[in-house]
Amino acid sequence: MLSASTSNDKIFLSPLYDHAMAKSDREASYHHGDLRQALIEGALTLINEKKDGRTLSLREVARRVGVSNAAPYRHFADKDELLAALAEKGFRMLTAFLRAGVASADDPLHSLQASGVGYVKFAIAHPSYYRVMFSVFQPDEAACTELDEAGQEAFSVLVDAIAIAQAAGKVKPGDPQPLAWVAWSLVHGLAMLVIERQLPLMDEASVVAFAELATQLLMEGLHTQE
Amino acid sequence: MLSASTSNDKIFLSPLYDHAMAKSDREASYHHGDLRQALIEGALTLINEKKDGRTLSLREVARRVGVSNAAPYRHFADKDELLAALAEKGFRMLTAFLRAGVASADDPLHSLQASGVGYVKFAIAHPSYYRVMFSVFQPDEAACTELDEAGQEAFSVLVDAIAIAQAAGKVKPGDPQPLAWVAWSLVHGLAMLVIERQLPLMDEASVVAFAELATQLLMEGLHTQE
DNA sequence: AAAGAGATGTTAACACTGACAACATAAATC
DNA sequence: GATTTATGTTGTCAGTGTTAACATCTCTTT
Repeated sequence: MLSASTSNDKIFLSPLYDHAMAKSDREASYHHGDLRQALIEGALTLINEKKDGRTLSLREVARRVGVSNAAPYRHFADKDELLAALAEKGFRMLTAFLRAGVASADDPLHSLQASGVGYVKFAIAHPSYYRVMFSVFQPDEAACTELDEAGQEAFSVLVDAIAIAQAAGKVKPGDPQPLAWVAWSLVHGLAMLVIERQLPLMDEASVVAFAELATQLLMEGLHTQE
Repeated sequence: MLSASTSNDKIFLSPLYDHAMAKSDREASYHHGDLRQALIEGALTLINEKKDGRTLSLREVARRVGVSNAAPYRHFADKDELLAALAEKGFRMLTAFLRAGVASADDPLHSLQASGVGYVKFAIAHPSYYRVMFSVFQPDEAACTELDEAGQEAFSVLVDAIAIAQAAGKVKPGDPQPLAWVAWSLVHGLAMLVIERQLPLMDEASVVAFAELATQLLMEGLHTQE
């Protein structure tokens, strides 16, 4: 219709095409490169720049990636669904950190402790992921099964570590699940407090040291008489 | 100017006047009753109705209280300042819950444990308060000293309980502050997970029972050999 | 290869929000 | 009583999530 609009469109679309070209080598899902992945990555870098995950705007993500306001809605039903995709990615990474912790020690008790330290390490390495994970993750809503699975997978690492330590006679017997909840509570609370700067721990080293103290204390107990 | 607007204004303002009259018996701070307090209470009830604290809108609070969009800005610099006022109130209540827990037991060790259970009880009794408290509370920003003080006061209850238990030889010696951080991490994480429905605990009784288990485990340790 | 179908992106619009400036009015002070 | 000050209102701006209507690219079908 409008001759001006045609040329304008091409100019407007060119960065998108560039992106598509750059991505198409790996996995071009559709149409203009895989916008879905680009949106997830764009959202992540934006969340990393700003401190607050809730102040992220879909429109800004779209702008950053170089598409229009409404484009994200072809890939995500709403903003929460994009955040859920981020959270899922985060849980997979958390699982890796937990497994790395478990693998870093020889005996079952130290493995359990190291998984807790690994948990905290993940949180301080990727605070923006972490915040999104626990502000969006709602297990009761059966909507996002993939997110649910990713969360369950991470948690199961902790349960398994406890079960193994129990099998070795190093941890009190009984259903490992409640024990895992307790351990999860400890490291989750620690991670949240550190991330939100409510504990006066500045650098990674002191955070890790404190995480080791905390997990150690959970093992031994605050109580005297040992 | 407009005769219609005059009558309209009176009608619009009448609920505000009612509120002022109702409040003026106790402490009428200014002008139309104490709007500041009314806004805080309005915000709180709204936050209790919706699940999400971040989806609270200043305008809706104003509407609920019966004032105009911009009225809250006479009492709070911005939205965060209103939330900070809520958070401060929450920390004062938390302190009361902690003290109640401490006072509910006879020996220092049980007092310490009971303070932790009291912490969780507060969180599940006032989840909306709790969410606001820990999403707004930023100690490094020297802006809101009152909020800071309220948070510090609550934390000191925990530190004192530990110091007392140490003095009685019931808890490992050393600086009580790090130990308090660990205990805080545990109950904070537990509270957050319960509030965000990430633990399958439905009613208050089971939450309290689990809080007792968790605090008990922190006392005794997960370790065998006792 | 032409054509229709479906996926993907764009523009435009709506209702909502936080925040501010300009104006109006009640209360406090002199 | 007049002036100043605190408080509340209207109007406006930029920004947001979301949807509808339209355009364009890709893929399958013939």
